[in-house]
Amino acid sequence: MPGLKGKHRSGCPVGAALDVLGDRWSMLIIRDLMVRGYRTFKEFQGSGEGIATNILADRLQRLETAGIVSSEKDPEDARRVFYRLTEKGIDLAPVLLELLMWGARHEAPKSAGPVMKQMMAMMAKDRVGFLAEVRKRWEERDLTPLIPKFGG
Amino acid sequence: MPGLKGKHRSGCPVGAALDVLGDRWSMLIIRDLMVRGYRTFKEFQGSGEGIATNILADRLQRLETAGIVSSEKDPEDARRVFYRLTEKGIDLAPVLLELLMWGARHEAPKSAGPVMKQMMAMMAKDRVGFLAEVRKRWEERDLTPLIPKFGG
DNA sequence: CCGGATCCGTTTCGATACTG
DNA sequence: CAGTATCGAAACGGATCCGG
Repeated sequence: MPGLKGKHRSGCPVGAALDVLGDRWSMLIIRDLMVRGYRTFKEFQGSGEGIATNILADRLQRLETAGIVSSEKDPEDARRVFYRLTEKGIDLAPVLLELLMWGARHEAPKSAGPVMKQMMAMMAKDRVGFLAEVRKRWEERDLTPLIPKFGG
Repeated sequence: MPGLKGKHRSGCPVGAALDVLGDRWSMLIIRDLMVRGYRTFKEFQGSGEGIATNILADRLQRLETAGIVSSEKDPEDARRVFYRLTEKGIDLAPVLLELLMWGARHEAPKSAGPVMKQMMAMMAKDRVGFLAEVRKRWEERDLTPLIPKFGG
């Protein structure tokens, strides 16, 4: 069973946060849950250009243990599991937002399509409103992708 | 020579950002540079409760390759090297800030001393001003720790 | 001394095959 | 569909060594 160990505990909140989020996949799963409306194992699998199934299973479990994600079985189909962000998880929205904006500005400026650019402008102009919308979506269990909703 | 490989490039800026930052140590080094005023190999070493020297060397090089950190030799002491955030690196301030606030709220609420609490309140109340102060410190090459400066 | 590089045992990752 | 099991390949951490 793979899994990272908590190590540095230097008392700094950043270190504590990175104990859970400081790896290649966790934030991508959170992004899928938060802005793409994904909720099943299968959906995550086809998302970030292929995470291995064992790693995905491990990360979901770690995130659940950390209280960032919750899971429940589909009442209509016993073999299906729905994942969802907890309150603690949706509170990561500002982190994800800033990471997205930094990445868009410095790491992938040319790959940003018009929809992404529009969203970027939206976020820069009305940060608070945007975050409020993300949370509202979460409260209402709205599973439509966030970007089309904003891109119009 | 250890080193992570860029892998997922799913076109999403978050994925691109995590190609560089999605590991256990990079953001901690950036925190040390940004808010603690650290600038030498030795200082980083004694910081996050012990990163191995080979890993530290590798991460510094990766961050430099990514354009987040720059290095220059101490003109007065040839064996010493000073590291510093680039413009791209200081642009990570909002990400680090949000990570810090999330961690303080959800992961290490009890370990937050009065100074940290004061800083949290300050950041929550005047986010823009706080970020401006961080950037100003960077522009002026101010190496005093950020927290005492704010804690008063 | 300082900033690394090298070596080595251990842990984690990633790909794929497989199961309930 | 949602995970386990397996296994070779990386990456990690610790210790040590080395050039300046």
